[in-house]
Amino acid sequence: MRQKSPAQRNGDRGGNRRSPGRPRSEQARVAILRSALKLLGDNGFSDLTIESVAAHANVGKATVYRWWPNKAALIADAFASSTTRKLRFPDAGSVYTDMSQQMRQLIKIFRSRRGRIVSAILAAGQRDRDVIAAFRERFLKPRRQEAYETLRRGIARGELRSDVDMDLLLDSLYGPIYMRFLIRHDELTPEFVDRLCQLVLSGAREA
Amino acid sequence: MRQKSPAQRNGDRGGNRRSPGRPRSEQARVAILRSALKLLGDNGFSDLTIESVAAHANVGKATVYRWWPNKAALIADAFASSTTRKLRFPDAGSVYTDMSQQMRQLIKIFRSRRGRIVSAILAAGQRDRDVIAAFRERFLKPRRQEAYETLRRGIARGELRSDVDMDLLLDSLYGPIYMRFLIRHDELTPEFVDRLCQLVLSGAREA
Amino acid sequence: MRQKSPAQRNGDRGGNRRSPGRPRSEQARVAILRSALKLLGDNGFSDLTIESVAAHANVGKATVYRWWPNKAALIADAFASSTTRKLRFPDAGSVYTDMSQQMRQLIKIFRSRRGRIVSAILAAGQRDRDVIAAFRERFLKPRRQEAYETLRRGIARGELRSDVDMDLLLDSLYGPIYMRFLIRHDELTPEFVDRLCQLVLSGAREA
Amino acid sequence: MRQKSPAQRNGDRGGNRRSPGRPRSEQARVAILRSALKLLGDNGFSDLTIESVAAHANVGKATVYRWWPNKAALIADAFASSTTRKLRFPDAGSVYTDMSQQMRQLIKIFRSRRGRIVSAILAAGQRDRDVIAAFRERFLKPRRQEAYETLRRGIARGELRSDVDMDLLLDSLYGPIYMRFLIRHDELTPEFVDRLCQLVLSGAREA
DNA sequence: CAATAATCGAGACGGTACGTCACGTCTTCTT
DNA sequence: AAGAAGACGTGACGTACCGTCTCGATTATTG
Repeated sequence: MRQKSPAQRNGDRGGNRRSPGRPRSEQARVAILRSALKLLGDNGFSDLTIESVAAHANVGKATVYRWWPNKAALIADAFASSTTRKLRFPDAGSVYTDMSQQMRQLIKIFRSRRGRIVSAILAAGQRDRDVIAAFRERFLKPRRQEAYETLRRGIARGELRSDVDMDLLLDSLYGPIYMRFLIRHDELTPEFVDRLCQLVLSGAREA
Repeated sequence: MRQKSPAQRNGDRGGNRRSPGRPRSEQARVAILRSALKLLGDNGFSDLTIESVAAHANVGKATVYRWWPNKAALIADAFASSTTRKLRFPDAGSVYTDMSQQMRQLIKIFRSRRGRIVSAILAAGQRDRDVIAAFRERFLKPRRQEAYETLRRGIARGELRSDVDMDLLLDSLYGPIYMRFLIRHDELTPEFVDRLCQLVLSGAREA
Repeated sequence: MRQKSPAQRNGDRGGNRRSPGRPRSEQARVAILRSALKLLGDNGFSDLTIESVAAHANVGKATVYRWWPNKAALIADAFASSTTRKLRFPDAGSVYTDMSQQMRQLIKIFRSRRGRIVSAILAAGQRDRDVIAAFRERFLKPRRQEAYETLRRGIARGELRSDVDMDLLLDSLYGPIYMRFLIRHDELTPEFVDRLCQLVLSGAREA
Repeated sequence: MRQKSPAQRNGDRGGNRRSPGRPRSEQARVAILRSALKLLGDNGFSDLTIESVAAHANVGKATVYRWWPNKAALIADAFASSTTRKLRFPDAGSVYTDMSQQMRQLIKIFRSRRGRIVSAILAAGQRDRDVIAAFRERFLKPRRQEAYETLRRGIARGELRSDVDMDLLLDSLYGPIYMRFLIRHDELTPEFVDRLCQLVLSGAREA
């Protein structure tokens, strides 16, 4: 978790006793996260100042600092709280269709305005390990759990070798997408996704 | 070129006549680039301020600004000027050995102190297209040219399909490395490289 | 009074009927005033924040604000509640001995830790007329009443002119002390007090 | 001196060699001091924020902090740089007329808008010894030097005892003025000044 | 004895000014 | 002309208090 939890702050005496004092304003919390995302999408990382977030959210600067130790933590939390629902894996009968379908949705997001947010997160993550960790835990892992299921179905159907290294396979599928997304040396098209799936999955087929 | 050339600055009167006045100090130029690289490697992007570079290089701030329009340009130039050796592709008789050999050298660099510089470049590149372009032109493309050769030899030897999409293949090989390098969700080991090569190359073999 | 009285707050329904609700905590009141004085004496005016007073007194900030409208009022009240003993005027037979005796006690206080409080009050009073008024009413005037008596005895004894301007005389005696106390251009010694008394009182003698 | 001198900052290599770098902007210096005085006179000490001074002077906040360590030093310097010329001592033939003349000018200043500045200085001086020291050195002492002359003329003329303690005498004359100015328990009128002079000087007359 | 009411401690809230830092520009003298 | 030095206006940083507010808990009077 990026935010300092009330439990952390109060020592967490075990019982469910509410800590004394005015409770945290949920309204402020949401407004801050929304503003952070909006400004990140609008103007990129460099225009995202804590001051602008606070102003945009009609919130005191101190309220931001009370709950997030730095800009990176705020961004990570904002991103995590907005994790997209559109990245579900279908179950259409073959590993190829299931994976390529989801990967097409992913590049759609990467190429949209949300993509700016993702690249800002990954950039910030190179300086701050907490940010990249938040990205992994909140974004990457949940989807990977679903991907495992898709692959397992493929193994059961005999489409993939039963001893396939699932993490290696998934990195081989998604790595090229992330690479093109970040280095921008080539296009991220649906056709690229299809041929990528063919290439990698054919290498993981039953002998 | 990232640096403003003297010709640009002086209007380039055509002849090879040196412009009048004190010539640019090569010593200062080198000191600045070195300092930029050092600070990048030491403390990452956030500690690389123009002020610190100038101080570390015993140079006036204005001298930095005279030759590089912004921090991104400086970083890109500094990185470009530090062309990495050791990333040659061998010619050992098979695509698999040639590629895995080179990829092992790459992850060695990524895991060293130089890796900090690379990740800082890629992070800075998300905000500044000139930086990422410099990375592509100075680092990625030269190596890819050599990689094409390696792959062509493999095609000639019948190890790879003759109609293989070389860019797709290379992204499939390097993408997973970049992904693990930047997201750090799994290790970058020689074994990983080997299995990655096996998986991807087996998908590109002659039918 | 500096404090908002309960009567004010409750509309004062006439009878001596106690208003309902939890009565004001005398313990909190005292703790707040004590803390204010302590912090004033320790570190002067600038370290006296309402926040620090509340923390030091183990009291909610709102409890301070409930009873004192601002910092100046609190300081004034705290000072007033600390009625200084030891400043009695003796009756030893001559104006000179009576006055110099008391003035020696005064400079003793000015040179002690209590002096910091007095100078903080006088400093605060330059910004807030209520503070300086409190100083006058609670500290200056009561003593001046006693001083009048001392002077009247002197007149009766023929030591002073019968038409002497007592306020002028007292200001001439105490003014130099306050001046040296605040501007610190010279020492506040018992000898200074003695010579001051001699000088001023000799000017007020019967012709 | 309140300002950090260039000599201090550069180590003062002895020669009159100008230190390198852009020289300090005299225009900024003057604008800052003027603004400080203006704001002090307008709204008193509490409305004098460094931020408002900088804004009013069209100057960066950092420029203020570069040359003055804190608000008190700034005020002291501003006050010192504006020391009034109107407090000359006349030479009219008697100590009484010379002194009362000058003291009348003093209370005129104390009762004017400049008085706010003086009381703000004295208040600030209670917290910061540098401020009160600046007041002494820049304001009090120069006038006292002139006052000594006036008194010496009086001694020469036989109006004052030849062994009179001049500092004691001057404190007895000015102390009551400062006291009434700061505590405001009584009026500062020309008549008060006259009677004060009569009282004190008569105590210092030749026996 | 319950209901009502005001106070208490705690602590979060929207603000404002703090003093620092780096930005990119400028003005000086020196090379 | 370029260099080092360093001051300039600008603006965000993260902190400290301001004075206000909402909590649950406590302690009185009133019905």
